[in-house]
Amino acid sequence: MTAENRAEHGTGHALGHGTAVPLTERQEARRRRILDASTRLASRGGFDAVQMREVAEEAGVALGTLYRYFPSKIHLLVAVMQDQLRHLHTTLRKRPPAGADPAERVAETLMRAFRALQREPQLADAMVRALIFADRGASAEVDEVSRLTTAIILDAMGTGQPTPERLSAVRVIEHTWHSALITWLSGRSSIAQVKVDIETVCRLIGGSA
Amino acid sequence: MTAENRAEHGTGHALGHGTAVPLTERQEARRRRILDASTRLASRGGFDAVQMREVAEEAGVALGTLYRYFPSKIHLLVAVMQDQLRHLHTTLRKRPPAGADPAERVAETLMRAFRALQREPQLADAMVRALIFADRGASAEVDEVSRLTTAIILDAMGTGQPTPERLSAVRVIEHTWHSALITWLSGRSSIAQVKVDIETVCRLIGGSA
DNA sequence: CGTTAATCTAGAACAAGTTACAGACTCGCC
DNA sequence: GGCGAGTCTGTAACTTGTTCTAGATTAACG
Repeated sequence: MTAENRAEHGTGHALGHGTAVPLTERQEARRRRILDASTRLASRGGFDAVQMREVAEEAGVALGTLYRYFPSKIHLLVAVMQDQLRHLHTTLRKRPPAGADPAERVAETLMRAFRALQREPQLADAMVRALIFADRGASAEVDEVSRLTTAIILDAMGTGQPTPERLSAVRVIEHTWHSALITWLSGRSSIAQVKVDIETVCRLIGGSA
Repeated sequence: MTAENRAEHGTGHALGHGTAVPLTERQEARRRRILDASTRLASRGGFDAVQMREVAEEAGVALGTLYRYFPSKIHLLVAVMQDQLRHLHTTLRKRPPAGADPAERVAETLMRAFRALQREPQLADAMVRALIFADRGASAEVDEVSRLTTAIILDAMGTGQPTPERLSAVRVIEHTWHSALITWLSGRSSIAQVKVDIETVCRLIGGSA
């Protein structure tokens, strides 16, 4: 293993997961093309439209290569979500929420994220469905998403070192956030209802913790 | 359409959904055999082990028949969940939670349900994954599950006519419940952590609503 | 009973995720 | 420049959810 990369498993599989495997420039480019192709396809037709063969073709890589970079469709879409969350996080850092108390700021932040998702409902569908459907095999990647989400919420709270209490609160907020998104995506609750749910959890939880 | 039933669609498809289509005794039996076979398979290997061909074989029906009764694997597993929830509900009615205030009783109820799921983690996996992965095509069936869950929680609260406030609270509790289960099932949080999450949401939400 | 519409069965066929493999290619190194 | 390890490509095969079809079976009704 001296060429384009050194994988972390003896099997010679799995690229770019875990910790900082240095990627060639061409590999970095491939990875990006794959993520972009997935995002494009997801934006059009949601979860079902992200078909591995199509992703591979659009990205200009062989199917086997796609699977080397992302060992399953779930991994792929979770990676897309990480991508989007990182965008969101930097955007939010530039224009932080302006609410008076932490609960308001968190609610505002989540509603901003929600509006972004509403602009790309199909993409949201693909990402969120992948996220929650992920099984143990993708837990590391999903954990990263969770870390990013937590960071965003804590940033919005803006109260410095979080207490254990606060961390519990953030967990509940995240649970509500994900589950509310699901009900919206599957057409079982309205945008207004999601808004209410988010505001409810932020008010009640954020207020007391 | 005069034989074993009269379906509700012109296509002659979809059996036993929507409103009270009277089923023959043999049809009722088939339906039950299918649900039982699914439950058995799910208990063994979780979501992935519920394979439509196997379900059909174990239940002694043809594959096409299985699909007539349950138009997708998701529908099937959501029906299994309805089944289990109905069991749980009647069990709970017999031995209602004993906590002093509503929040405690809800937490106790959910923890009891959680312990039941821990006894059959694979079955839990199958049911919960199906539930959250369900798309618009199964929203009616998922709504029924939601109705059942809400009823169980409201029963545990035991405070008669729920106020709109209280209903919002129950929504947040349900969101947290589902999402916490997911994190547990996918190995991203411990049993203890789920317990904390449930208690947190019940305390904070149940207390103030 | 016989008719008839609907259901059920058995099995093939199709779709999309995943795996496997042989050969071409690339990179770092001598 | 050539070597060797590791990649990438193209393609076929396999798996499992889903659909389709032709024929056997069943149930209600006269």
